[in-house]
Amino acid sequence: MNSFTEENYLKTIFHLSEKADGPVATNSISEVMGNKAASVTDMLRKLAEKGLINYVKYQGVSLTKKGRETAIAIIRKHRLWEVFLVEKLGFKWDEVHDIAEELEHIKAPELVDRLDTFLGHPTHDPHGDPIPNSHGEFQHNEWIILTKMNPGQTGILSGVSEHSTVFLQYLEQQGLLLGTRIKLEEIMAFDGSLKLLINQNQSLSISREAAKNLLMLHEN
Amino acid sequence: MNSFTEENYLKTIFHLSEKADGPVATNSISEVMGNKAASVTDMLRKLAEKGLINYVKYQGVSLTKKGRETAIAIIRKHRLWEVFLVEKLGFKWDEVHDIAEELEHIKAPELVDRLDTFLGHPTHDPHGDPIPNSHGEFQHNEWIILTKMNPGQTGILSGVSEHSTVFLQYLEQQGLLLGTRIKLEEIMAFDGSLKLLINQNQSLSISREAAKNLLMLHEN
DNA sequence: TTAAAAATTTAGGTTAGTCTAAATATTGTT
DNA sequence: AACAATATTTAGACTAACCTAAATTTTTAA
Ligand SMILES: [Mn+2]
Ligand SMILES: [Mn+2]
Ligand SMILES: [Mn+2]
Ligand SMILES: [Mn+2]
Repeated sequence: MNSFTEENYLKTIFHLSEKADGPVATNSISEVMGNKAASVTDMLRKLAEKGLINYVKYQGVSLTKKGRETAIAIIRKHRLWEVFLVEKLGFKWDEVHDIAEELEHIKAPELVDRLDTFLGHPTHDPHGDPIPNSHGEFQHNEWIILTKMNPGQTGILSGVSEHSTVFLQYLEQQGLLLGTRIKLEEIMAFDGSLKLLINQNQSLSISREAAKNLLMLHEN
Repeated sequence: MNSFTEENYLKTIFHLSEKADGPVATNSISEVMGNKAASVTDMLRKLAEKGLINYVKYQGVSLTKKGRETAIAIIRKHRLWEVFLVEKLGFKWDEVHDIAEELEHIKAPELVDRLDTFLGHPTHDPHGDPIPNSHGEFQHNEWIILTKMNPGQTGILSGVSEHSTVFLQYLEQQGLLLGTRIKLEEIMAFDGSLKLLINQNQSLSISREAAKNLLMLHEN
């Protein structure tokens, strides 16, 4: 059995592996986890010992099959609990991440699949992230970052890459919920800010900074 | 914030305080928790330091107001999660205790009350134990142990004082679910075993050992 | 191609929670 | 009241997960 701490390391390594390919650096783990690099090195040795990562000194790490499976199982739990908290308990989407950080470590093996059934086998969490099925398979999204769209194009807001409470609350305030139809009207030359048309009737201007975290699906 | 370990000590001290009155002995905590007495002593010093227990060396411990409140909050969570697991996820009553042992330590303050609302403010858990309300108040049961009833009397099975899977499965097999109407017909002189009439039509004999764990409410 | 900068690991320490063995206090029994 | 039995605490050690400071390796860039 893995400790909470080990599970958190695996999750972090998984997420970092998704972004850049090639091995994950000690320092990047250190930065995400808020631990010192020396502490990370200690843990990497332990995870390698347990067969969860491939680790070559000074060369960074990657997850083994077993490590990846473990990480995905945790992410599955995290996202299912987030759905539960929003759909069943009525939490807002900006309130659930930290609670799910705790719940994702509950070990009981039967629990996950029963929760999945209870929730009706959801495919995405409240932030638009895909929920892996019980075999660990992700349904991968064809997301385009809003800033990569061309003026004149329309898409559906389908995910966010920044999960902080302050950002999610900002989106809600602007009426930018998942499922919103957004037309990119213009990108301002001066500061890169974006002029949007929301649901065909409301216009809104947002910063490039905010737009970088909005993940869109083309309509079709 | 208290650690998982501290919370488990508080819960154990609470339960032991309920049984016998007067201070709780180091050895009894040691026995329940499966730790050595020396380890218990270390923890008692720490809990006293934090103002959660009254501790006089060699004289045993009792919970302070703060300690009792903390313990009750954990028990509330434990029992609410047990209800959730049985009512919503379809677990059997003998499967939920260990899972609730994990879930009871989830810290998120809003979660408990939302769960309580979602479940419809249940007053008892799947084993018949009362669930304290959000002010920490228990609705105390007027339970009588089955072995204390007189032959000829009838009551409703309303709780169990032994929560092990093997015992709960045995009860289920015998058709002894919570809510069952039981008439005590006769106590055998030879071995103290009890002859019962269940739901007015089915007769059943159970050992004194088993009967000691069955908590009854008189009909009225 | 080499020296400086950056990344990573090693060495040595700390704290929480556990242990065993030994010391001490309390309780029970003649 | 005194001694034996029992309960409890103290002393000293261990592991997991962290830390700082120093050493080492890799990378960058003159
Ligand atoms: Mn999350
Ligand atoms: Mn999410
Ligand atoms: Mn229980
Ligand atoms: Mn229970």
